[in-house]
Amino acid sequence: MLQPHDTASQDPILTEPRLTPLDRLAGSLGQRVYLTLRHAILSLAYRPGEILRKPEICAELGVSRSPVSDAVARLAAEGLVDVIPQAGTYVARFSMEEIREGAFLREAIEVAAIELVARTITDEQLVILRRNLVVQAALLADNDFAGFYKLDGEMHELLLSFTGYRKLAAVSDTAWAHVNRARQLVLPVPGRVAATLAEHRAILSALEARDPDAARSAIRSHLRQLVTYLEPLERSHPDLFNP
Amino acid sequence: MLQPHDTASQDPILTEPRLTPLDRLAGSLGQRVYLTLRHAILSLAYRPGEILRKPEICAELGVSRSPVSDAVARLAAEGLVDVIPQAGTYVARFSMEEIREGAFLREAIEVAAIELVARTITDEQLVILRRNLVVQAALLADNDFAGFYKLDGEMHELLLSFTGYRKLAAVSDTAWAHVNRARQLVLPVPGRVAATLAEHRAILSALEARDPDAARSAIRSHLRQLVTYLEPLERSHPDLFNP
DNA sequence: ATGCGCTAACATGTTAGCATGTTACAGCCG
DNA sequence: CGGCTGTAACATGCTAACATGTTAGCGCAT
Repeated sequence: MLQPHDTASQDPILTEPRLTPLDRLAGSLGQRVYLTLRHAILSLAYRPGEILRKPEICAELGVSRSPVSDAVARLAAEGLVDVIPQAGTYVARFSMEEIREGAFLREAIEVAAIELVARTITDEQLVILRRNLVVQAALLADNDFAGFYKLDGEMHELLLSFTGYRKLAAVSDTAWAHVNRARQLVLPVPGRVAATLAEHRAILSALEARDPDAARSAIRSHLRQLVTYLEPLERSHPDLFNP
Repeated sequence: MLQPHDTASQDPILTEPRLTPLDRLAGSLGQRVYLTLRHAILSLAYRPGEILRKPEICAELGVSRSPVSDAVARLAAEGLVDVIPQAGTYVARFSMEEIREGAFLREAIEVAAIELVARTITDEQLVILRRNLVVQAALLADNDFAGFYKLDGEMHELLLSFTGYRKLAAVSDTAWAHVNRARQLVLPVPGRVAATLAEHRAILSALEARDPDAARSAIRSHLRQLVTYLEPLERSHPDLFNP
């Protein structure tokens, strides 16, 4: 099956393979296409407002339109794309209303979760959290902001998993997706990142004290920080927002 | 296009048209099939654990498999059906864990919402709520439990809409779906329904007083009532629950 | 009689092609 | 020169047929 002159891979200048890593993922084709597209949208490789050409995606991934349509339908249910029947599919633009709603929903879930966790957390779970925070501090010392945000997300995921409920993290992530997508437009401010670490330490302290009220206050003030940093985006990047 | 002897509609004995009302709904075929199937599952017309035969559904609705597959994929994302690749699709059985998780999620959302609403509710919104409660009382007086539950759901929907966030109700409904599906197995206890109305009145009173703490307590105790009534179901209907 | 293996039916995942409606551009008229 | 209209390209929704893996039942050997 040698193809000495593959037509598609011969023009590295014109075609932009974008960010569509080959599918070495698990699950059905539809699932893999969904994960690939979702990552591309959340990482802003596909820009808000941009049109999604299904035939183009089909050719780029080497699959037919059904799994792509399936994936797009799921993304539409999450609000990450807008499908206009018989017209086109577009990457959802940002909307301050959706960002605020996602933040509200995540706060509601995490506040309820941490009130529960503060009463039930075990010593082993506290050890896991402390370990996570140590790594956070190390990454911050190295100015590795990408790594820090990754550990940040893992910490929230850990807190939600400690409730024993398995789907909480998925709902929270879906809500937070819009916020996180917009966050990438904000350059990391070192002082702010350090403050974030301090807020994480406050959350841990409240959990160590098994104090639900303190934990609620800590995580609430932590979550409300970010949205204020996103407000100016609507003015600085008006083309990426809904009219 | 007359068909004097339609083959499919001629055997009212053997075939069970189940609850698949003809699609006089809006939207694309996939959307309408989704709504039809969702209603059938939530109303227990399709019993938990039962197999869903896509070809059967296609024949019954007169559509092809794509819109049905689309609808089933969405139901799977909601956890209402379990798709086993290349094997079969089954209506999700009840699971106490999912019921408790759904109740937890709804409580988290509604508590956060009502704390906000208690501070921002307008007089017009209070009028709408009072009107809803008057109808609830009338339906209770007539022992119209189905109507009462409908108004109950509308009241919660109203409260969430008063936050100004548009998708809260949808998330809450998705979480609550499992609980509501199981609730239909519990016969309505007149005394319990009257107590529910009293709880609704307590919620309204807290909102009239614009007291967030009282509103939170009221809606919390209200939501926690139902789950306790569902606990015995796992013993009385073991065949409808996950192993 | 029972346990194992094979085979045939079946259900889903995927693919290619058709139908329908929208959008954009080019040409024409005022 | 500007606005309108008609046509052509295009994107999605849907349908029908193919490929792949599973399940269940039957038959055979032990």
